[in-house]
Amino acid sequence: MTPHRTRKERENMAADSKQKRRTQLKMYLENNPFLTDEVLADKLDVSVQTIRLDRAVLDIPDVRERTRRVAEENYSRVRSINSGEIVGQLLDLHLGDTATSLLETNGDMAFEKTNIVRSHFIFAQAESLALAVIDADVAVTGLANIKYKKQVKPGEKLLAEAEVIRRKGDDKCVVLVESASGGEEVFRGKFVVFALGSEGDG
Amino acid sequence: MTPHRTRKERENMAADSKQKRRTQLKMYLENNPFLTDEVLADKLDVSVQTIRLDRAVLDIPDVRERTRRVAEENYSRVRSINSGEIVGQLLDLHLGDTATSLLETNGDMAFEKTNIVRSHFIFAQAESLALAVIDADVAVTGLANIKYKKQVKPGEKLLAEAEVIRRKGDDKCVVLVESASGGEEVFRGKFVVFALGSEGDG
DNA sequence: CAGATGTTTAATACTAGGTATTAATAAGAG
DNA sequence: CTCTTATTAATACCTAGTATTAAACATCTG
Repeated sequence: MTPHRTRKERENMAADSKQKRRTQLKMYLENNPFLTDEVLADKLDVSVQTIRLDRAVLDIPDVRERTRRVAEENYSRVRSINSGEIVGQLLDLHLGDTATSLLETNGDMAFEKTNIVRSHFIFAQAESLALAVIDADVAVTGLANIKYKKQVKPGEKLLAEAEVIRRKGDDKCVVLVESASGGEEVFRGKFVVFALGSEGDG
Repeated sequence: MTPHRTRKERENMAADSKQKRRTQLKMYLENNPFLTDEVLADKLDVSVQTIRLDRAVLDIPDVRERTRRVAEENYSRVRSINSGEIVGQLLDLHLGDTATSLLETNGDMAFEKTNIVRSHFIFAQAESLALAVIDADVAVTGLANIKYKKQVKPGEKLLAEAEVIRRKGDDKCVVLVESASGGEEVFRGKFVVFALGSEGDG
């Protein structure tokens, strides 16, 4: 906290302090990429120049660049999985019958270790499509029975095809969804989907 | 394109040009919030000062503030479903046996129309937990059999509990996951999970 | 102890992408 | 011709930096 130190104190610290500080710096920025050099300098109790030097060595861009990256990376992504109701791009839709969507996978969707696309993205595409094909204002999934048949690598384009295979009464459907990459089936799922009226029941 | 105009041309334009330009300005920024004043000035064929004046009137912040907002709004959101390997917060983990995680739902996870949390978030939490509980470096889902029992509204906190209920050989497990909100079960799923060795098979 | 080296800090000039203010200019309306 | 509105220009200032040079401090070695 205090920036005033005796010579003894400085001597003891100086040796490993640099590496420790840089490790800490990286940790701080991983948790919060929006910290400015000034704030970091304060947290790590060194001058702003030292922080800049550390960043240069560690090849960490400045706060505006970091912010820009976070913003740009997430801008399209969030729109697809989070904000958009459909995961992937809807290519074809015959309400109450069939629908098709395309999802372009990328490295952000994969596990870091294995570079295999995380299966809930594949699931999300299929489920979204199953809900979209239903001819109802609002629909929710009740049951699903799914199988991942083949691993997907980032960059593969997943073509999902949904088909309503059974109707049970007015509000209940069974939708089959098959996703393929390069002609090969990677996923198959059966979704029991409920169309919702004005009542909030599912 | 050309910045040179006759007096006649300017006369004709002057009247409504301002409102049209401001409408256009808003459109440009809705499609791409990362445009600087200079770029906008170029696109709209006016000076940078005019753009700044327009922004001031329309109460539109500068590019850095816009970028910062996009970044901050999406940061936590994306981290939960996209970047983190676990969806939700891991509360408890006994490798190969049981695990627990908590997911705080919010409006961004819900359908706009119905304000019901989109089920693939619930699925993602459960699947992530099923993979986390496996005592292996890498695991992938093969099959899943799931049921959504109750709709979830934004703000509800989902407590997911995973339990390894069967082991088949060295690399195959069945994991049961139950998610509850306020003590009431909202989801139940059985996942067949494969532990992966150095081979990329699943 | 001096000198070499490594680490940290300071100082300075420069940048992008602005804000805020004042003033000049253009063009139509009365 | 004057008043008003719209636009542009000019100027001083801001944040959060980059890039560079120099100085101060720390630590080790001979």
